[in-house]
Amino acid sequence: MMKYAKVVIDAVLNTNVISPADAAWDYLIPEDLSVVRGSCVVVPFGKREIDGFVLEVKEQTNVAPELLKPIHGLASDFVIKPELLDLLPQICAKFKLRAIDVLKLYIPSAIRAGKPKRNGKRRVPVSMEFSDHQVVLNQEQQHCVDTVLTQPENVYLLKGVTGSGKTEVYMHIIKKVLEMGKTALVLVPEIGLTPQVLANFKARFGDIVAMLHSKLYGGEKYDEWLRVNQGSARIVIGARSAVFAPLENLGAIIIDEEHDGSYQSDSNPRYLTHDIAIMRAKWHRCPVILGSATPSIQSFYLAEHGEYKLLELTKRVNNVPLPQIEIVDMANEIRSGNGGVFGTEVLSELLQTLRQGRSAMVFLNRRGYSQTVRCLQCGWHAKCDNCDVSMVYHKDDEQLKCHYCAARMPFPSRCPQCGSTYIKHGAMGTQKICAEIENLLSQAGIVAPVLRMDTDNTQTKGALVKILEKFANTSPSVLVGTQMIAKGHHFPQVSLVIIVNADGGFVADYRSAERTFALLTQVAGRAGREVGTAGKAYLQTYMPNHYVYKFIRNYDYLGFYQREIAARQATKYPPFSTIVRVLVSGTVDTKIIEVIKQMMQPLREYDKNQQAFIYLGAMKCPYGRLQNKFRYQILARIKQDVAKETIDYMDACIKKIEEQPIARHVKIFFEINPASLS
DNA sequence: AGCACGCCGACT
DNA sequence: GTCGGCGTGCTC
Repeated sequence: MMKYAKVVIDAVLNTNVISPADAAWDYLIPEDLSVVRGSCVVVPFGKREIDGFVLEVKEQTNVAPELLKPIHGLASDFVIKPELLDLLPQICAKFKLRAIDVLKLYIPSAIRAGKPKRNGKRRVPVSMEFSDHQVVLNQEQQHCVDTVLTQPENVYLLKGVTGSGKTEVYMHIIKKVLEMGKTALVLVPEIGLTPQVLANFKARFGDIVAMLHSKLYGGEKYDEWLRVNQGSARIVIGARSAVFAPLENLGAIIIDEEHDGSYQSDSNPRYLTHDIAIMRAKWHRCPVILGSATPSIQSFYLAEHGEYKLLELTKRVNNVPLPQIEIVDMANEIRSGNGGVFGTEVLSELLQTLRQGRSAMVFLNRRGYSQTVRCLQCGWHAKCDNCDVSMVYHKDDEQLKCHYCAARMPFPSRCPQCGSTYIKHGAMGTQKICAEIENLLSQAGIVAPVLRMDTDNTQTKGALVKILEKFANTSPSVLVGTQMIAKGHHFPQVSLVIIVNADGGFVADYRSAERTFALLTQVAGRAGREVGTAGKAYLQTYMPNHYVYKFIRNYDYLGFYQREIAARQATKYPPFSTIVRVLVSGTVDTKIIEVIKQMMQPLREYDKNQQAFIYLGAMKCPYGRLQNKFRYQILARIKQDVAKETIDYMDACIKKIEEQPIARHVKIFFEINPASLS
């Protein structure tokens, strides 16, 4: 009996004949080739040979026999698990993704390509000695574990202040899950930055723990993925992309720090980790646990309305008080003659802390030495040639860099426009702050290293761990850094945290208050984690009366939530609406505008009858040109009760345009509740 | 995406 | 005349 395979191919097709973006193509399966549902294959296509995935094996086809070609071979011996194939249509429908883009997430190209030859040493830490930690849970923790295990059909929001022992709850749940013969998936934001998390799990569970994230070396990635795929690793600790890990028989999915922005994919294919996790959990009938000290407004809203079940940890495990948070009015400092980086009290507290032999962390919401480079004489400022953005000065190599493409230029000694030498960099970056602190310390006669940590000096592997080790082993010392010093590190000797410019997180975005609340609460929580030491955190701001800071200072999540949700309701922002962004990019801007017009017309028509949109508009993107491509977008804010059908309609409009010749000149990206609008 | 095919302007 | 630009059709 002749067998045929329905294959989704890895080619981007723009044609007006059949709507083909998602079309599957039938191929003959040669007798001597073992091809099953989920196989990765190589097929002839036109004059090319390309990769594809087998959606189904069947005994009949509608394709004329003279057109059929045989599968050439296997692209990989790995086969996509049936569960993930079952979920494929659901995932595509939810996020308006192409099947091929999702299939490629299931078995990443690094895995499909086979094990890299040059596979050196193993950097994924091997387990230390483990077997039988007996950590006794407090009543709250035990209640959480019991609830999850007895009612595994739910999605849980586990809200617990920093230090309340969420990780211990996860571990107890996982232990039970393993005893039942099942597996567990633990997602953490930016695992590459927090080697401790993995070390803890390895210490507790040994070699059945695998780590999956994008910064692993090819060989490591392959080995870890293989261990998961064949079932010898039964716990996966991973970043966002690990939500697709090929675990079978899942018993629990945990998303730690669920509010973290990294769970939303910001480049294609765009998806939200929570939703994928919940789909997988439904399939396996296992619980999802979303953990956070500062849950996202969306998640807490869903918990409030019964969609998620709320579990709370209110007590800190070792009874260490939370650090005291002081709000410092920087405008007032300037008025009283202090033009320095730190407020007067902040500086004296820093010096005193170091004199006492304790360490401090200085948090800054920026990278690079300074934000913009500007000529004071003629107003020229350094802009990237390919992208509509300012270039950023980096002191290391005295260069101006574009953060959106590879463009580089040396820092000009004279203004390229008027020739003057009055070229100045604006806002502070980590490098400049470090120099400033070193200055202040030497003036005060204090000997303490000032360490810097940001995305610029932690690119190479191991650099980050080195900095952290040095900081942990040197008291007193100062660690200056961006976002990444906020993540889960544990430094008992730190009793002071300074947030240089708390306002840095505020951009024109309905979620900025929420992000600021979560980030600054987390940063402040780095201080005073040792028993018996009260930590202190200073939050320097030019908006001392902003409500976010009051709630942060009082550790009042609920108060913040209530204020924020009321504002969202009044202004009809999510969760009271759904925002859709359609980004159109290409090299010819007239074609883009034409496509935008063709989209907008039916949408306006649709709205006439449906009253679907709270807002509908088309505009140039804030970054109107990136990497030499023009960018325009349609933004829609859709009433919540008609969101689903309206999104489907918008998607249908896009599909229609993609069938027309003009689609050849543009790329169209569809995004639901986008993380950024740039 | 690639490649073929066919319709047009411009130039040795 | 013909060379080559690009709009269009097609790929199991």
